[in-house]
Amino acid sequence: MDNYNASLDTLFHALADPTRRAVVQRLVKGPAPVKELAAPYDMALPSFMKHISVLEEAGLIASKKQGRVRTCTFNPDKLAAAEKWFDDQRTIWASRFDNLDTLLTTLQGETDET
Amino acid sequence: MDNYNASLDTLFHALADPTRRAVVQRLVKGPAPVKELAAPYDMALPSFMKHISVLEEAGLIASKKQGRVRTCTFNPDKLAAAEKWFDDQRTIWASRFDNLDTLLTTLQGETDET
DNA sequence: ATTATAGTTATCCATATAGCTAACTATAAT
DNA sequence: ATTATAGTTAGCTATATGGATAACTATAAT
Repeated sequence: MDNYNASLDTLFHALADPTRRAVVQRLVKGPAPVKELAAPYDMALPSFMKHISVLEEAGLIASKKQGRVRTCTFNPDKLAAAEKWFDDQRTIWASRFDNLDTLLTTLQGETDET
Repeated sequence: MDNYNASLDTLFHALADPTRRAVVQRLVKGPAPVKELAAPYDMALPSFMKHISVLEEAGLIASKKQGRVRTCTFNPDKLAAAEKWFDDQRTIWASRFDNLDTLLTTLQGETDET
């Protein structure tokens, strides 16, 4: 449970950056070496590598070095964990009206709007 | 497009904190005043209010002050935006094998594993 | 044997984040 | 009229983050 929450922390944090989301978006199409992943960005390699590390620590990608090139691959498992969180919220949100009191309160609130 | 990305930045950033996720989780069940939302947390009110602001700026919740109490409500639209991003990635991931070259490359990679 | 390539390590910097306290405002409640 | 409640505003602090450069290692390539 704690681990579940902690991993959502690092997972969402990893996704809260446009470079990192773009890297995921690229890797979803297939593996690629760091050099190729870095190419589109106007950023020093060590800076870029930090993004790779963040993604890897979040479990969104894996990487493996062969010779002098490190190849990165997408890992779908963690994305599923994030999606589950959204599903859970949507489910609860959708079940709001199961309770009549809630319904009345909500309608009250909504008719109060301008 | 840029706005779309920027809003994903703030959206995921907002969700990358356990307190904020818990607040969303609470509001999904129905509206609540700040005081009530803050109660479970061992945190000064101004600190807690920052979380509320982050959530509101991300568009995940809305709030309205009546008298001296500010009531917060969940806003489902943004969660949908985040889910769309996940759906998009999953779709591309699932279509990996449409291309035979990709398939062969991938199988090659997979048999290389220990 | 040299040189170029692909990362890595170490250090540094500016800004953002998450928390705090103290003092304040405005609205109930007594 | 007082007092308590619910937020708000205004600083302050420690740590994390996203970026940079410089110097290094290890592996191709020539």
